[in-house]
Amino acid sequence: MLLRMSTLFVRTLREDPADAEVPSHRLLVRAGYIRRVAAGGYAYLPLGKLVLDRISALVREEMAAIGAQEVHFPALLPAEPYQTSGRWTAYGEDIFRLKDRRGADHLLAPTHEEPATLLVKDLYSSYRDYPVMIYQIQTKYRNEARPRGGLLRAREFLMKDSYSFDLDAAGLAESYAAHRAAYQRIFDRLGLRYTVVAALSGAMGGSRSEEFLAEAPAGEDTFVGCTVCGYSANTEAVTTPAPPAKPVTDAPPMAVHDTPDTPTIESLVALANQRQLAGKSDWTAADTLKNVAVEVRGPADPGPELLVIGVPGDREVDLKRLAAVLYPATVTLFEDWPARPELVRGYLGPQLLSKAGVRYLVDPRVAPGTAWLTGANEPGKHATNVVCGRDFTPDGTIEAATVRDGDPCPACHHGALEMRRGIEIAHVFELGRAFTDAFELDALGPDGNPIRITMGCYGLGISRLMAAVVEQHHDQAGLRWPAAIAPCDVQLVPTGEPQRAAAEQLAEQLVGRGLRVLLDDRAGLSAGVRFTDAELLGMPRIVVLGRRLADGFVELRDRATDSRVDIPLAEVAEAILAG
RNA sequence: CGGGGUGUGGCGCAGCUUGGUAGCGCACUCGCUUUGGGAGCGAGGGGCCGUGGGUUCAAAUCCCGCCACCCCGACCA
Repeated sequence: MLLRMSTLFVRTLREDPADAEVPSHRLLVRAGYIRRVAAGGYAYLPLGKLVLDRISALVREEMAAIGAQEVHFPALLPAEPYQTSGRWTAYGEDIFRLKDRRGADHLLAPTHEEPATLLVKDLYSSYRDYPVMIYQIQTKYRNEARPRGGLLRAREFLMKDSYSFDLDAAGLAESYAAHRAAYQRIFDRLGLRYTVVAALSGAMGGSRSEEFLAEAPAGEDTFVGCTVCGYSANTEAVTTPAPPAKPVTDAPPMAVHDTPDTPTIESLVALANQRQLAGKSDWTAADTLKNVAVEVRGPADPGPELLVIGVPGDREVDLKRLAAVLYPATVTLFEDWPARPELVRGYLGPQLLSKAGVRYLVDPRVAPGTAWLTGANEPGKHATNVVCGRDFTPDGTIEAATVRDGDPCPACHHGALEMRRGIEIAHVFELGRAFTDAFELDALGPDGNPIRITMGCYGLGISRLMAAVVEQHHDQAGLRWPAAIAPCDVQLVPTGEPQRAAAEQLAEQLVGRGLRVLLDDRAGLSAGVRFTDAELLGMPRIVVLGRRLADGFVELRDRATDSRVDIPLAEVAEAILAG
């Protein structure tokens, strides 16, 4: 393949576009790979389209390797299957809805579990047909409230989505593992630094899911990683190591103190130190037990349930984490204090809760035998030496406290956690039977009884991947494509008129060796312009035909390392093919 | 949806405070020179200043409405 700069449909920009902030967006526009057409909608110019196609080809290879078969669904679908699955409403505003000429509801599919399930139901009926994995690479639509970061979050984007259908849980686990491994091969081949974190399934339902996050400051997902071992996880999924349980008898008896005007942890700690409560003057927020009242509503429950969460006072209850843990129930802060006069706002203590029949869940740090400074359930009063297991008994533990830099690692126990940011490049789910139940997808079993099929779905963002690769592979001067998906293997740069004929010859020779070549055959440009453009465009190799050409030498540059060596003209092809 | 910001040739911007009929750099066209790090000189083409209304003899500039886009947050397989 030979591309010529003189005719290539591209325009490089000397300056950064004003509306681009993140590196991938800035550079892809500046180098002429993409152009914004609408908010969250991008046109791919030839170079961008080549990258997209190379990523797709690589993904297809790995999908074929695990036996997944490519299909293609319409993006425009009738609403009915999504009403059957419940997602027509569950997805809410994020779905693009439209009506056909008869007024029937349609949507632009955000993902294709419904038609995939129906297609399998349409074709297969015997247990002998299973398992099967199908996938497609297709444009997806999300009516994002706020598209951002160019390709990172668009309203129309390219995604590879696969669906597995198995007879039993063991089969599903195999399909899941096959996809997981295939994704790791794909991201390794792309040269991405990424991490796999356990995630909660959210609106997709199902039991198990993991996200693949490419580390990048521009990423929107926060996750935590251990500075020592390889542990990483979604913030929601972090587990807190519990301190060892202590005998409850070790602590002095509980004592109630007057603590007027101390409705906040901060004011309480200040007063406790000033009055040297329990003989101590080194009270910190971590010695206090904060009790937060929330209301939980299950999807089928008639009314909200009151729930109190106990966390050490130096932490907040992370409502996002709490909501994830309690999903599908929804949770809001308890506001209706007049309705529960026995609960004293600001002076809530678990001593009462255990007896009053209010469900009380605590952070794992609130272990049996730990003693706390907490509310005494009377205005202006707190209690010291309130011991877990003696003065109150929680109904269980819950992971709902904020996670912070420096928290202990739950995996290796001696490392510290730190917050990191990542781009979600893929998400794999063990869906189970959420969709096959909705559509009654059964196979007739060997004994003549129907078997309800179990399902997995595996999304991978192709266009987002392109941006993620740029986030990790660029420098001040421009793009640095990994060889696996670069639009071309090499860019040829003759520095002046006398070198152009040789560059043409070299281009032909390299193309003959199967290389993708971009030739800068533009007339009348200074060498500086050519260098700058070549670095911006980011082909893995740049060959400069310049002043040493007369001696039979050219300069071979490696864009990833910016290293330069002079080699004989005759050896260029070998050097590039050698990698 | 809340907060902030910006709309002026293809791109990046100035002009707006203090109204007088649009300018700079890059890009583009032509000519000559130049050719290893975004060349020089000369001559050109291209913009109803986001949009609708108002004020005024006169609006890019002042007033009111609307729209679009960007950033932060909320939301988000």
